[in-house]
Amino acid sequence: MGQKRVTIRDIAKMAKVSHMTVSRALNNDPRIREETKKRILELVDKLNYRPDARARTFVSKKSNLIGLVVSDISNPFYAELARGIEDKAHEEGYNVIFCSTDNKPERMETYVHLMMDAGVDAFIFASTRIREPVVEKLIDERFPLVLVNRRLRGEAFNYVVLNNIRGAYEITEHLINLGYRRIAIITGTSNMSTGLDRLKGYQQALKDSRIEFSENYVIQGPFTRGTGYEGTKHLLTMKNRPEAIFGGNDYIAMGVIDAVEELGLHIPEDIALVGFDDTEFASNQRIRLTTVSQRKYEMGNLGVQILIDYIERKETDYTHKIILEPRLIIRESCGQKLREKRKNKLTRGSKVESFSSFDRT
Amino acid sequence: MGQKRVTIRDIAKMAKVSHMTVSRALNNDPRIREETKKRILELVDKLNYRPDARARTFVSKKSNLIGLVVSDISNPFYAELARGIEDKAHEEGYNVIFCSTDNKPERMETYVHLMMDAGVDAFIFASTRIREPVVEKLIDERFPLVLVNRRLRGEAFNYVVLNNIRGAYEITEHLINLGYRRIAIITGTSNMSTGLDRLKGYQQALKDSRIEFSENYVIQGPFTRGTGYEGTKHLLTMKNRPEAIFGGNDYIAMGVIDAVEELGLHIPEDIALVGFDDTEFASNQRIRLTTVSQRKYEMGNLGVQILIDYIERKETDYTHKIILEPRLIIRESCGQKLREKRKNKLTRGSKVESFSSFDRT
DNA sequence: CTGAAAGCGCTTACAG
DNA sequence: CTGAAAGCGCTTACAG
Repeated sequence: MGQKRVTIRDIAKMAKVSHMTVSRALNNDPRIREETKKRILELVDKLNYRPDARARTFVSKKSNLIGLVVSDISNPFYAELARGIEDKAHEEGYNVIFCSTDNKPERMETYVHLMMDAGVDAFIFASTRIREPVVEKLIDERFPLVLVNRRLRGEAFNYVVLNNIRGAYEITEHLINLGYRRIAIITGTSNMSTGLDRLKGYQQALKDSRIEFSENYVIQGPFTRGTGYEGTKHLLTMKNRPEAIFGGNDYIAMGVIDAVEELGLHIPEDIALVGFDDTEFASNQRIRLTTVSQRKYEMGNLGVQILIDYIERKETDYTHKIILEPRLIIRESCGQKLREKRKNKLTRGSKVESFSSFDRT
Repeated sequence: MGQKRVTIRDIAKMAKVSHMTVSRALNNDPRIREETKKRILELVDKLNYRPDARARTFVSKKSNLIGLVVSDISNPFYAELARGIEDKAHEEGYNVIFCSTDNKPERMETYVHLMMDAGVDAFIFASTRIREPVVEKLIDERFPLVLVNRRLRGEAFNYVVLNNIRGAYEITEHLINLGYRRIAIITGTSNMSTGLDRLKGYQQALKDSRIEFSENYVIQGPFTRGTGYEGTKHLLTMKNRPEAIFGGNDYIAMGVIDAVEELGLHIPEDIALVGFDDTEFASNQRIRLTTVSQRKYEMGNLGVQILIDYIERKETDYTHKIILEPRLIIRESCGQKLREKRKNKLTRGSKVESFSSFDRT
């Protein structure tokens, strides 16, 4: 650290050329004689020269830094998404800086500024609310960004999201086909597109099967284990308690299991359960949670691809809109007992992609 | 994006001062009249001026960027560690860029260079092997860095790690106290300090209880669910099969559960199980895995603190060495049946900190 | 308290 | 194919 760093001027002096020529050798510029280039690169190697990234970034106006904004990086869902983002970013020579907002608007603002100060070339937002002034402002300014997982209102942005309505519809329909009628949902709040859309899908499925929708069977809160736990404690003390619970994500479902086990009840005999996301937890053989697969890794990967396309082609319109289709992962947590008891005919239509499947990653 | 960005020179012109004075106003330099400062800052606000971070970084030689190197950010253990790192870093005005090496030496090298090119001020390594040439070279050059979770050989670096030997010792001892004698271990390979130390602790505990150590009861591999799964399939087909399995981390334990359930056996009646790390999975009421608590969040937090202290005090020696003490989290996965059956006297000494505790996070 | 000068280490744009 | 000039937007160090 003590000694002065080697610059292109030092190399130039030793090679008896101008520093400009060294710069050319370093940047694969064709306007240089092969021989000169070779001589310079040998010197570069010998002196262990490394270009000053800060200077480069400064003059080229490109940091090759992508800012990733999630609600919580320690949530396995976002961690896996981050991995998908990271891998593609590195492949393209970009680095990723991240931050966790805990869904707090003020942290969203602070962090966006902090990342701007770090000089990011672009943003990936994975946890926006339906309205997010800071992000909407960036969009107005045409700052390169892509939304992943959750969407804002409107369509004026690039995004990669899951078809959450469809996913929720199908998993609810699956419960209905198994014979359940009193189906509760514990899901995210309606200021997030994911919370909202999953509720919509659930409602639509009930409607299409002419099952009456009841506000009493809807519990909304943050997508956390605690929400599932508290919600279940409440639901199970109702006079007309539900036969099945749809946890809006696997985290919530985990909390449902906590509560059910604590009460000494059994899944699916006493209460059926399904989740959403298909985390590692869900696939454990002791848990076997029926859930909806999200392809988080791919979602992150695609997000970066779109972003880089957008940056490098210097586009200004929003033509990258990807909606991934969900896949039902059927395991034992939603049970069959009721189906057998009631011999409900609706079941014949239910497609079982894999029963008790065990996808290790 | 189209319009030219506002610079301090623009502000200077409008305020009829030199750009130097604007710089002072921006940097809380006391050598400026309050009145001038106020006038300038108003202009700054009005023109929506934001300093060019790239230029600042370039001249000040500080990027306020920390590079985090883990084996896999999508592993919940590292994700939580990352959160601890992120929070402290942001508090101190730093950003964090991360990469996942999958424990591959060549990726370690590639990514370290990529991050150097991004201009990081310092590194946090969470997944080094016992020998890691790239990292050892950085240490030789006195580049600011801290090791977290895993250590290199020797002592010539700053670190924050868990006392893994002690953790493994205590959890093995706990199994012994419950009456188990044939205890197998499935853990990480010995080229990682964590894998090595947990094996050491296990061996020492057996030795202190005069239980014969058998190579046949040791399975090593990556710290993954697959290792636990395959290992268990193997162990359970042995003629003298173990009564208990110590999974080197909760991921491995998860794989053990997969295998045990698949074989239609029960935990802890047929085979007792303990893990290591205390992940969310372990605390689920359906799993109730006895494990060792790691304080990952705190580990990350401390790592950053050490690092910033090191950077800002421009130290060159290694005086920051923190060894966190483990805490046994006792749940039902290791059972009591054997204890009751055998009425083993050894049990009286076992301290039970919490039985079936349920720490939601 | 204020400013003119120099420079950080590169790249861009132009001239030969 | 090579180079001299200019400049990116700031800060550091010095002079007033």
